[in-house]
Amino acid sequence: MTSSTTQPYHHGDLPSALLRAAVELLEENGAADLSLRAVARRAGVSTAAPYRHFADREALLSAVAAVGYRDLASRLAAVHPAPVTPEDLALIAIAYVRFALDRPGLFRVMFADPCDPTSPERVAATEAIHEYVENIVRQAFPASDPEAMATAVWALVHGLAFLHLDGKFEAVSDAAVAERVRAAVFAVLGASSQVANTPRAD
Amino acid sequence: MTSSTTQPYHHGDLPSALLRAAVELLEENGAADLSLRAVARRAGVSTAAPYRHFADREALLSAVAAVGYRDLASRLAAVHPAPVTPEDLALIAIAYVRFALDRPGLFRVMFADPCDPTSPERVAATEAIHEYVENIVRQAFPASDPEAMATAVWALVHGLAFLHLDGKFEAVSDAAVAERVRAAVFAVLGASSQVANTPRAD
DNA sequence: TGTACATCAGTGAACGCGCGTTCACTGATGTAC
DNA sequence: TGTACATCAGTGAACGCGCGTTCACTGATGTAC
Repeated sequence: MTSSTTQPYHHGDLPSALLRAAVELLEENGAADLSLRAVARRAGVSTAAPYRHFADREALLSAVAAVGYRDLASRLAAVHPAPVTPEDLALIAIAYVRFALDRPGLFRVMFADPCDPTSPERVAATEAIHEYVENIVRQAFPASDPEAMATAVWALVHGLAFLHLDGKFEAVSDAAVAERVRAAVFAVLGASSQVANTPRAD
Repeated sequence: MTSSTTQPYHHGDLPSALLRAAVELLEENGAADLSLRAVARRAGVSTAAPYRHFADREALLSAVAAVGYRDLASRLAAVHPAPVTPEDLALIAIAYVRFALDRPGLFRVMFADPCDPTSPERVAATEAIHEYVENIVRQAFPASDPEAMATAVWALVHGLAFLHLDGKFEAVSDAAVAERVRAAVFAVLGASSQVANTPRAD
């Protein structure tokens, strides 16, 4: 979007340009096999340039994953600020699965890559997700063990995302996916929620 | 196990030897990046030999995945022939997660590989798992929508497997993993089961 | 029972490829005086 | 305001590697007669 068509020698903001290029490539491929050379090519820069800003391929990938975690978090937060009912939870679950299906390569880098899950960036992001889920669970299921419930809810949603991603279900239309996710959430959480929210009903 | 130490020109059963070699390599690496050449090397055979039995790399990988599906199924079936209670389900869930953690490379080939999820072998195996879960669900939660409940249960367990596999939880000891899985299963299924099994209580 | 021959299951060398990473380099930038 | 110079952010060529796959080949097997 610069006025000159020729690139200046100094890029200006190569690190973020590389991240953008990486995310784009992941979205096009769908797979998680991202090469540093392809990213550099996409960013219109020489093969060696990324090494000015990232120690190695894994460092770039970790940074890409971090971008993904942030995107996912903001996408979930945008769905509902303070989810309580099973319907609220279902909408968030659908958004999570949608994210995985819309950006499969990125999602795989975030979760399915064997690359260094101990990186501080990743650990922090993971804990953020867990806390986010735990907060929701505390609101929605006050009677439950929040730790166990949060684990279960995250696992449920994460499993739905991966099973869809790997084509383990027939439906492909967005609506069908959403409906399946909603039904699954209600199947296991509908009852729990009623138990928790109406303890003295009946 | 033959009496002669020198290999005969004809291997005898190269296809299954290749599969065995592939599974071994996956178990050692933990990652899903399996090369045909490494498999051939491991099987003590020339680089080109596998092409006598498998069309290409993907065909070998699909066969490996099929082996994994069979192993997983038999391992689950061994836990409990007719699971009904949440405790039964928890034991099966633990076995599923255990399988993923014990054989991460194989598990990733089975589920996280972008390689051809439409292969008949894979589709059949997937449907077998789904039916297996659905049958369990029908026994354990007679009052539920079996389709939705089966999806939810599989997703829950699958999500637990992947989150553990990718190091998203702190605990590493077998006992801690088992306890977490059990707690998660009870958190969401304990209530449902009671609701389903004691419809006219109270 | 013996032999000719088609078929099968391997070998080993080679192809072209894309990769991660390093290296000496060069153009651009900004700061001290 | 002008200049010398250190530092930064790129270039482009090269390294060595392992990969999937193909090819002409050869040794072993089994069948027809």
